[in-house]
Amino acid sequence: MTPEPDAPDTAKRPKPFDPLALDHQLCFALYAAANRVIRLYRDQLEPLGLTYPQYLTLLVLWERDDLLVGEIGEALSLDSGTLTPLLKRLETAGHIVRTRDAADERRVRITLTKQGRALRAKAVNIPESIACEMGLPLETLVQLKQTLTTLAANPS
Amino acid sequence: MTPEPDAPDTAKRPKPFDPLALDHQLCFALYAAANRVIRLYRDQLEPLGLTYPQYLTLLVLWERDDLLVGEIGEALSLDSGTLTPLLKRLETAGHIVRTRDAADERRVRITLTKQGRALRAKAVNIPESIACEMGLPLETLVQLKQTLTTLAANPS
DNA sequence: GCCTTTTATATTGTGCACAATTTAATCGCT
DNA sequence: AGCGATTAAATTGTGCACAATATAAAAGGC
Repeated sequence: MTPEPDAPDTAKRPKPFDPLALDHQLCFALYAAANRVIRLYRDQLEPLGLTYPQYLTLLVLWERDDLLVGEIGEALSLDSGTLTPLLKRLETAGHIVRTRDAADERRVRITLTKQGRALRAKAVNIPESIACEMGLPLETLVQLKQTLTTLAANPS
Repeated sequence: MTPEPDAPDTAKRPKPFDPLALDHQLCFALYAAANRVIRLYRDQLEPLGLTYPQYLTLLVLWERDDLLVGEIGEALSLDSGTLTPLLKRLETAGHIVRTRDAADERRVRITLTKQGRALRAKAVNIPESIACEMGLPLETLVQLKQTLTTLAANPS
């Protein structure tokens, strides 16, 4: 099946490397993998009434409550254009409260409600469940996370 | 710095593993890395007047022209709800043409215009440029792509 | 104390991503 | 041929993601 070394010009040759071939794009692999993982989460989060970015926001607040909008934004690399409406939806759902800081009226403090804190118990087994669905050995996943974290952390 | 084995209960202990800590989430590393890489592309694609998903769509068409909407959707794991408006914008920009298939009026064939084909030359050096900006050794990037492709390809 | 600059959040507008539904054409079965 | 089932794309509606801008409050210079 390999072409003869001295085949004539009309014979099949190995294709020249195509830098724009979809299969060669790390960016597409990353994009497709991210979309797929978010889809996996959707199924787990739908019973909790949460979207994936809302879940990430709650992860931040479950670790440290009473944060400014900007602090959440820094943790997730999101700006107020994304976070403001998202936080309003989490407030409408009863998971958080948004309060203007009395000492600095520009700031908005985000605090969990009792309901928001209680939601954590329903989410605690999601990561392991997703890791299973990914169908890759744990060792591979750990190394993958390490590489991705480096990639995400480089100067934006 | 490690706590005494027989330290009293009030002494500092190593924190119990928190499965919901943001720093432990592969999903967040993936989400943040994907967002960052798309931001890197935005700077490169802006002069071409393309968004990142539009660029991916053109990658597919530069490899094989004259595809159905559904075939592009399968290549990119996107549905018509995403692709129909995106393709209409590419058509408005003059890069593609959308034509109802005469033999099967349900189908819409997507073909590149001359302008759409010409755009390829302006995009051909983007992947290498992005790879540099990522700031990771090529070896790492190759392996990362391999792992992500496996992750994205598992049954959805 | 004013006035410019900076900071924190909100708003507006565009473009995905996707679920759910709709429309219309083709297929399959009798 | 007739008709229910399937298929392909479009439409509708929600929720990000982000650029650009707006609003308003605080900080800093003079």
